[in-house]
Formats: sequence, C-alpha cells, structure tokens
Amino acid sequence: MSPETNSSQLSERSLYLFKALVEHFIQDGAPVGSRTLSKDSSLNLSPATIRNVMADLEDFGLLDSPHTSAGRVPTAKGYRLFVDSLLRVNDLNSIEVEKIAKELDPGNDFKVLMQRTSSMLSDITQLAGVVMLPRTEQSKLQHIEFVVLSGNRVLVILVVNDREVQNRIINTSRTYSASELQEASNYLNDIFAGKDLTYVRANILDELEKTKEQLSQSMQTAMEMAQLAFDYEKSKVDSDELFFSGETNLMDIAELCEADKLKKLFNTFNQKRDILHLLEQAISADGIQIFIGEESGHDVLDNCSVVTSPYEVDGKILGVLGVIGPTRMHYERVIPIVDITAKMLGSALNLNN
Amino acid sequence: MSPETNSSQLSERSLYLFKALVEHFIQDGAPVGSRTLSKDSSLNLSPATIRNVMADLEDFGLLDSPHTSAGRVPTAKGYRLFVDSLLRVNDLNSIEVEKIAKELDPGNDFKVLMQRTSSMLSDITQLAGVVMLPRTEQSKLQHIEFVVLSGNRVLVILVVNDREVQNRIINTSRTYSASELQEASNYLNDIFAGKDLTYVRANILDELEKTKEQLSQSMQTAMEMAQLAFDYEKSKVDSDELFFSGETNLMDIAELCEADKLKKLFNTFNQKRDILHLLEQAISADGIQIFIGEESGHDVLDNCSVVTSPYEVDGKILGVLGVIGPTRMHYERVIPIVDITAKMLGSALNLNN
DNA sequence: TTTCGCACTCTCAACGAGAGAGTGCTGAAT
DNA sequence: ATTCAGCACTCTCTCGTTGAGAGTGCGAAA
Repeated sequence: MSPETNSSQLSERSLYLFKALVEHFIQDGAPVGSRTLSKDSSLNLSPATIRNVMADLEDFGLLDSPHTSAGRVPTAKGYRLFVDSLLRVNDLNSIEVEKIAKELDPGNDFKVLMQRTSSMLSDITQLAGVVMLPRTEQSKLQHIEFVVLSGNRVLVILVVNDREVQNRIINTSRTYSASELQEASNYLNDIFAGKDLTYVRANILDELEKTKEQLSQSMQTAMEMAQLAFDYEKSKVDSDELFFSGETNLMDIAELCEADKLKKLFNTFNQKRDILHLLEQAISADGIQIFIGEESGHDVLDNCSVVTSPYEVDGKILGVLGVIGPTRMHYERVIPIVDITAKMLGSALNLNN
Repeated sequence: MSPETNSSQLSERSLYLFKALVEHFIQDGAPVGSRTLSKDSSLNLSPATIRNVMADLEDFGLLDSPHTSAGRVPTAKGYRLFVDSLLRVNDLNSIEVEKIAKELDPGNDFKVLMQRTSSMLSDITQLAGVVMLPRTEQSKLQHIEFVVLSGNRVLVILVVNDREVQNRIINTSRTYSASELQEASNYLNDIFAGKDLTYVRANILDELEKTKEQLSQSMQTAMEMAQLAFDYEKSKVDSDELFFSGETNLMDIAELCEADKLKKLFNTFNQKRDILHLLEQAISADGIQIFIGEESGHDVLDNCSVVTSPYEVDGKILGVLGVIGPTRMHYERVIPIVDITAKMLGSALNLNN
C-alpha cells in the first residue's frame, strides 16, 4: 500500500495522466472527465483511452467518482502520491521572497513576530496560517522581579529562556515594601537564576526550611513570595502558544462551505487543542510535512490539508508553522512558501539572540 | 419619529399585539401571521381584526412583510420601540448569577479576566461575547525595569496604571551590565514614576540634555535606555484591547448564515477596528446600550444587534462589554446578563485594587 | 367596530422532461 | 495488443408546471 508500490505498478503514461488530472482538479475544483483531459494533456489520446486509464487509477484507489456521470476526483491516497512523487515544486519568485522577508522584521518581540508570520502566511496563500510555539518543558529561569502594586498585591515578573516574559499578580497577606522585595528578588536571582523552573518549584520548600533556621528576614520574604509565585505557575494550564489567522479565507472554499462543517472547523480552531496535537506530530519531522484529509486523524479536517514545517534557531527546533487549506490546494506554491517562511522565521529569531 | 410619538399614537391594543408579535417572532424566527397571533394572544380577536391592526403597525414602520403572503416581521424601528418601551426584563435566576460570579474569579490578572468574561458571555447567551478595554490616554508610569538578555538585547518592563504590564525588547548599540541597568532604572523610577507616559516621552530629551552636562555615567545610560524604550512605544500602534469569543455561535443563526455575509462579519471581527469604534460610542452611555440592525452604522451588522454596557471601577468607566447577536435575540434575557456581568466585572476588578 | 367570506398573491415542495456531461462496453482498425 | 469510434446508459441540473398551504386585503354583514 506504500506509494512506491503504486507508482511502480502504474505505467509512465498513467502517472502522467494522473498528474494532469490532479492539477486540473486543483485548478478548477470540478471533477475532471476524460474529454477534458484528452484535450489538455499533450499526449494525443482519445477520451476512450483515457477512460480506460482512469478506470485503472480508480482501481488503485487514487481516483474516485462522485457519481457515474461526473468526472474523477483524486482521493486522499491520490493526493499523497501526487505530493510525494509527482509534484514539482516551483521556486518562489523573488518578489514574494522579498515580501515575506519584509514582514519578518526581526526588530519585534516574539509574540508579535509569530502573529505577523501567521497573518503573512494566510495573506500570501489565501488560506489559514498557523504558528505554534510549544511551551517547552525546560524553562530556564533567567530573572525574577517583584513590583509592589496597591492593596497588598505584588506583580511578579519572570524572564524565562532569554526571551519570554511572564507576568502574574499575587495577593499577599501583608504589605511588603519595595526595598524588601528588592532584596528578595536579589536573593532569589542569586540562588535560582539559570535553573530550570521545575527545579525551582521543587526546591522552594527545601530552601524555605533552610532560611527559616537562619531567620534572615529578607530571605524569609523571598521564599514566601517565590512560593506564591510558583504555586500560581503550577496551577496555570500549560498552554502552548498558537497563533491563527485568515480563518475566514476558508469560508470561500466551496468544499467546506456547508455551514455545519465550517462551524465545527472553526470551533476546532478556537479550542486549539486538536490543532496543537496535530502540530506536535509535525515538530519532529525533518522538514515540510503534509497531512492530507483524513490522515490528520481529525475528522473535521476531512477535506483539509495541513502543510507544516518546523522552524529552528541554532539547529534547535523551536516550533512549527504552517498553512491549513482544502486538500485541493496549490501545493506547488504553498509548500515553498511554508518552507521559506520557516527558514526566515528561524533566522529572524536568530538575530534576536 | 421618536418612540413616544409612535406609542402615543397607537392604541393600547395595537401595542399589546405588537409586543406579542415581536415575542413570537423572536421565539420562532418565522414571520407571524394574523391567525397565529389571534390564537395565542389572550384578547379574543379574530384574525381579520388583527390583520387590520397589523396593517396600521406596518404603516407606522414597525412591521414589514417579506412578501404578500408571509406573516409580518418587526423592522429595526419596531425592535427599537420594543426594547425601549415594551420590553419587560426578567430578573436572572440565582443559579445563573452564581454561574457568572464563579467565572469572574478576581484572583486573575486583567487579561485573563477579560477573556474569561467574554467567553462566559458567549457561553451563557449562545451569542458572541466581547469585552473591550480602551487604551487610556493617561497612562501613569508606575515602574520601569531593565533585564539584560543575551546579545545586546535588553528587556524593558513597564508597569503602568497599577495593573498593566508592558514588555518590549530593545536592541542596544553596546553591552550593558546588569548593575548599570539597575542604576539606570533606579534613576528613571526616581524622576518619572507616577508621571504620565506622554509626559515621560516629552521630557526625555530635556533630561538627556541635563544629564549630559552632569556627565554622570549611570544617568547617561538611563536616558539612553529610556529613549530607546519610549521610541518603541511611540511607534507601536495604539491598539486597544478587545476580546471576542463565541463567534461561531453566530453561524447557527439562520438570518446570518449566507456564506457571504458571514464572511464579512467575521472579517469585521478580525479587523476589530469597526467593532472598537462601535463600542467606543457605547462607553459614554449611562448603562445598557443597544444598537439594532442598521443603527450601528456598519452594514455588516445589518441583521445584528449589539447589547453593551460599560463597566466601571470606583465610579470610573474602564471599558465596555457586550454581546453581539441577531436582531432577533432574547433581549429580555440578554440585557440583564450583560448588565449584571458589567457590574460583576467591575467589582471583580475593584477587589484587585 | 368587529367579523365573515372570498378572491387573490406568494412561497414551497414535488414532479417530470430535456439537456448536458460523462461513463462503460463492444467491436473494428491499426 | 493498443487504440479508438460509436452507442446505450446513468446521473445531475435546470426549468417549468402544478397544487397545496399560508396569509393578505377588501367589501359586506352583524
């Protein structure tokens, strides 16, 4: 059932016709008949001959016909063969590359950059763009800082992984002074900076014990604050970051525009969970990865394909980005766009280091 | 043209029937005929009599008939009269109040709270919820802090208005040490804490001149950093915060489910600009404000109504929240929900102070 | 003033016919 | 053995028709 088996059992000519059919279908969205194909493929074959070939292709599970008298349509398996073996990817013209580069101005912070990337992807492909930054397990605490707010509230600022800032507000039982908190943060930075967040969380209690014995007021304060801060962290849902854009582009796609399906699809986007799950699969892929139709395992994505690529900084994979559209999308255009965007996002982030 | 004119010129009975018709239509969504109305209004009138009344109401511009032989449907003007003069708002049952209260747990930070509120609104009404926090012009700088990142990058953290945290990363021309930046922030906090952001921006250059003469290295540094930080701020789009949720609920509404209209509506949500504009109108309203259909001035909202209420802390209006749905919505339910949500969000935010 | 009766209008669903597109198969030509 | 023309067949789509159903408006009666 592997693509190799298929393609090797099919003649050159069959594959050529198959490719022509898929391209034609991607262009028009209408089932393709033998007559059409005979006119526009360069080999001069009569519709009848082509019908025979198409019957073979249907037997192989590459084509399907909506009903006896419509043309043929590629199946998911057909698309798979197409993108794996037949597709010739265009190079992007330099104007488009420029356009992408311009959008990924590295002078922005992380989130802005991700958002930009996602909306650029959707703009340029006219499909839905998505950029994910997984919440990494190893978060190195770089800096902790406290700011006194009014009414026994303290703002905790954590800088993590040299780029990410987390803010949270905690309510304290008593009023702390600014200098007290300054000391506390100094102390915490001394012992915990560079350590992993999970490590920090695990060792706060131990440290608390130690400091209790030493009875230093400032350390005491520090540990109290830290405990509050990291307890909060613990309770927080471990939500990865996921940016969508251009979902509305999908409303134009004929295949998806049944109100019911569309609603389910949009709900899936909003929940984020399923999409995250899908993208997490793609994170370990070597480069471009394509999920076609049912392959994704989520039936809302039945008529959709997802083209993804991980993006990396310093050879380390940071996240995944991609495009969601109908199975009938212009792969030869979308694939290089996703590819180059991943690379450029990587290097834009690299400059930030 | 004011509602008073209308209602005074219409008999008690006409208004009663009108109210019954609107309620019926809101319930079913189908045009209401004379027969139906005769059966279910408690006054015993024949369909023929009711037809006469309905003809009058149509002359007043309160009703419309899609075609000769459908029933009648309220016009925007009709809805206006309905909500202004005829509607009797239900009290919420305590279970729902509980539910709202539970969702608005004050122990969260600002954004989380807004997001929660919005999604709670959409959940409970099955419509689209929206919460806005306008970027206020007067932003008091409370605290500024620098954290050294790798590669000549410095993280600037601004605490503004006692609750809001802004982070930005700036690229510097040389490497600064942590202690240098510590001094810088101390200095800046001394002279600028409590001042308005616009004031700060305006006076940085002046201060820079002064410090140049005094030639103190740390002050020098401080001003350089500040300039970078606030330049960035200036260039940033003055984007207010706006949280949507439950947009997908609108896909079920029959009136809106033409693919084309729906797409335009969703695009409007994504752009946020138009909705912001609308909500800004509502911010000066005294309490609940309702935009019906065309009244909003945005033709994408043709078949929609927007029910809003400002929410306030310490008697000061902070923002606006509301619900977007079809003109044919259960106002008697939605209005108290929006009302009470605004009040509870206000008090939840109050506890944070 | 209210109601009844009646003719009229409009929508909607069902039905059938005809056109169009495309297929599969057969048998002849290459 | 391929290839291909011819032909019968199938399925969809559109269009016009038709009848039922819902609701109206109006004039005349109560």
